[in-house]
Amino acid sequence: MDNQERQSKEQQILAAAEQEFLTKGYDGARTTSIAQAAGVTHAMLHYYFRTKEQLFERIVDEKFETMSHSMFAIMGDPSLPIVERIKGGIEAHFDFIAANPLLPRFVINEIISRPERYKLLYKRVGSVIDNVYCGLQFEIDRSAERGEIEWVDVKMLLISILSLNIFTFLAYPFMEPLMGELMADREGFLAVRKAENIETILRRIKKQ
Amino acid sequence: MDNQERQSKEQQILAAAEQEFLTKGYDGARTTSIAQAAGVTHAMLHYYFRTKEQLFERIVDEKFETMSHSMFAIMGDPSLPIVERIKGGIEAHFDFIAANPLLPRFVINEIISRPERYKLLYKRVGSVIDNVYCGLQFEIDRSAERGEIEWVDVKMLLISILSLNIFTFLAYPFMEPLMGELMADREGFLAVRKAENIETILRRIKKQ
DNA sequence: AACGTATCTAACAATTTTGTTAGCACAAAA
DNA sequence: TTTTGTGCTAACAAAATTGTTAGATACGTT
Repeated sequence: MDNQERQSKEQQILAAAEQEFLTKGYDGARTTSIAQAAGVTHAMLHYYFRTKEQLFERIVDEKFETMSHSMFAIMGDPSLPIVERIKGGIEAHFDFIAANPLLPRFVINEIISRPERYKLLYKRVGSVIDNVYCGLQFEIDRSAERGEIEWVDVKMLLISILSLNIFTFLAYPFMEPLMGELMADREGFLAVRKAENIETILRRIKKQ
Repeated sequence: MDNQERQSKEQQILAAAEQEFLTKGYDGARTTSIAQAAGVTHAMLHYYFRTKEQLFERIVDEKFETMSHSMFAIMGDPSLPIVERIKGGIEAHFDFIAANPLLPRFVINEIISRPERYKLLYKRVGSVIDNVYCGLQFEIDRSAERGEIEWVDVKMLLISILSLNIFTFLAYPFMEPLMGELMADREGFLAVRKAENIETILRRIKKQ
């Protein structure tokens, strides 16, 4: 077996593991299911990754990295005027989560059920958030001084943006039946929701 | 053993099961842990509740009921003017979740991992949400006609309120280290956050 | 061709976890 | 006093799940 196929076999296990862990969580995931989905014997899974725990670490690592990308997206383009920048940041973050809809629940559950892993997340995401925070707060302070926008604490604003964007995907399974024709097509609903989130945040910083 | 103690024993198991299921989820929960926490042998747990599944159903049932209360709280006081009413609804809902901080994650995970149970939730929560929606939309339509507020789709407004209020508690474990002194005391942070959520929503419906 | 190494399989082992059962103790009813 | 039923325990049973191991197979290198 050549190197490409070897790669592909290990990759197949990783892909199956990602799916299993993201949808069922660590406790609900079964190594036998992962092996079966990957089309290998479960001994192979242990051959490559030794334990369920180690395989899980690989997925957690990858997902925490993805999470830091999502936080980076929220920063927006620093060359734009502040309102446009925030609008672009919300949009980019929303699209990022839309492309990784299982990520929020996974990260939240993983952190809550294993607080000791928080440091790992912090190393990945902490500096990104600090950058976003400092950069944005500086611009907002100046823009508010000039009377262009209402001053806000960026930490609070970021929590609001994360709330609005992420919750849409966390609660999607509920809302679908409750919202009726509004959610007939996913694409349409997400577009409306994204616009609503932008509107809500921009009104929050609008000078009155 | 008299009836009170019998009650209390069954109640102890239920209380321990609630804690275990809420914090660890169905897959992570262990019947032996529940029995131990309740101070009974694990055979007793099976004696009273037969299976883990049946015990879990009891907890799910109770939590779905609690969830419908939380949705009811968001309706606010219909006798108040619309802005005051919405403000009161946000506040009541926030306080309700603050008193049941583990509820959102539990319900979200439970629904996502077992979509077949959605019907159960819908029977409990559906009519409450319909009531809240119809009542609020009617008042908002009239108030917007009179030019007092900006017209909004109440479904979108409700999603925003739920997002802002619930995410605060879902993501609390992350934010705590990231937000620094802002979150030194939980009570203080929650008060600030509640005010911020109210401000964000009220600005969304403010006439410009 | 012979050797060494990485890949892979089938079978087994250990542990955990859920669930059962036979029977004891005790209290209330007959 | 016997009977009956409920609460309860200890021990056992069954199944699922993770992990190991001995050896087979393939494959490149010398």
